[in-house]
Amino acid sequence: MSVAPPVSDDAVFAPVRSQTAFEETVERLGTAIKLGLLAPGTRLPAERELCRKLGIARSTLRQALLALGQTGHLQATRGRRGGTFVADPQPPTELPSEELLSQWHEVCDSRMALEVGVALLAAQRADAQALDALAALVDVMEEQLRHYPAYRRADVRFHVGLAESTGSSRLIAAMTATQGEMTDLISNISHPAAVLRASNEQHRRLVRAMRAHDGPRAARIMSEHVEGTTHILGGLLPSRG
Amino acid sequence: MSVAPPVSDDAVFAPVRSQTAFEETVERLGTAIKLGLLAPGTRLPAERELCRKLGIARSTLRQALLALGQTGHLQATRGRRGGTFVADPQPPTELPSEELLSQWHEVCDSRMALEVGVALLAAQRADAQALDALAALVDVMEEQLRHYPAYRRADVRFHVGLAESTGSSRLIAAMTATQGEMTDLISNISHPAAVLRASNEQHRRLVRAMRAHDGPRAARIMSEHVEGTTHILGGLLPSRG
DNA sequence: GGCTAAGGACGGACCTTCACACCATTTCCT
DNA sequence: AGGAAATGGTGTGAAGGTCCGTCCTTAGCC
Repeated sequence: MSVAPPVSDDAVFAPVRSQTAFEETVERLGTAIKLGLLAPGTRLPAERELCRKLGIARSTLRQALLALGQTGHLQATRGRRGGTFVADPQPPTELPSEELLSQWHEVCDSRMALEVGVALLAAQRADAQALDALAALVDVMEEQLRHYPAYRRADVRFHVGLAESTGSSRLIAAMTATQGEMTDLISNISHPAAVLRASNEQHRRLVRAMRAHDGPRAARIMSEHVEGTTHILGGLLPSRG
Repeated sequence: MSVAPPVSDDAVFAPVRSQTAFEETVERLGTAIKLGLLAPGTRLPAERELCRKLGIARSTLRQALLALGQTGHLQATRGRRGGTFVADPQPPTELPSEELLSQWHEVCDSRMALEVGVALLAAQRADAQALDALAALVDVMEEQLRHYPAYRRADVRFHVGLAESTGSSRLIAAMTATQGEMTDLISNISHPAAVLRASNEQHRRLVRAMRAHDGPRAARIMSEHVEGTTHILGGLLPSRG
């Protein structure tokens, strides 16, 4: 009748990690900047407005802005036409943390789950305009095979664009966070043009499947796409087995 | 060359939601209890041990335990063989919050993404033992078509079991949280045996696909399975369009 | 009776967050 | 020239959450 609970209680009783508003704000803005969602030179909303949007006190927001300023990601100017701007150029990317490195396999698994599901939903829902924008990004990547930073920016926008075309803000947020983790993991390894070309070919096939509203095919292409990245990482990072 | 940022900044500048350790603990334990992962009568670890596992202070943990005690989900006894136990019987399920109801569409989208990806990974990785356990749960559900609470407990264990067979603790945690939200949404609507039978038939087909290690087929079956639930919800909850 | 393991209760230290007021700088407008 | 306006920069105190340590109470076991 009833079933014994083989669920590892480790899942239920795992440590609770409560992030402070300060930490969460640094991570949000920092990720958006590192992903290029906030391009260098972009002006952030005024502090008094931004803290209202984020739902935090101005002093808390300023702690976050100060931290991002000290790491060289933001730069502030005073006065009537002043403001807080995304630094140009950005500071060099730091190496991934030990903690993230040790979790790279889980990061790739989470990404697999998210991207495949998003591809499926996006194939069902994307309209012509969204598809054209995605196709344009594929073309941009095609032109930037030998300029990884530019390629990667378009790549991020492609994947976040997929999430946007699902219309779910949760999925957009999850995709942004995942891409941020991936960027931390892969930004300091080599990216031969041949690898990027093969990867972008999958982007192109994905858009074709989406134009046909063929969700299962889109999901399959995406799973192969993510698997490719995972294998590359598996070959270059310290493996766990 | 560069691409204009059509990304809705609403995603970047959305409100920061900082959960306190107390709130997160109540949600973790409460969800595990409501899902049946912690069965009625189960004894929790002693407070001094549990707060160490959860990485929080004992006083914070006690706040959470007190809250769950006042809602009737937990019951504590003192003395040598005392402890904190999952209440038996459990209090009646409360109605879903307005906030959750307004987000039901996003919840289903997130679930779709998660479950499809998990099904794909699980099909690649599940060993014979895990598959047998999943098949046994399908049989349990088959027997409980007319006893929804028991059916639902097995259902939850089935889906969490899928996540467990991926070996990713992140996916397990995400699945647990998602199933918790789904339970809140669906526990107060009717569940005809015919609907449950059709749903469980998909479970069975899913296990078959997994035995063949056919990830794409498993993903497809799961997407149809989740879509079924979504459509049922769409018919019974206030629609948004 | 004493030991032990458990929940229950209290108080102070520390940190985060908040709200509010005010200062300093720059630009625009009259 | 001078003031208004918009911006970042600074400080203060209150409030609340969290942690840590200590002690009390209860109940079962030897």
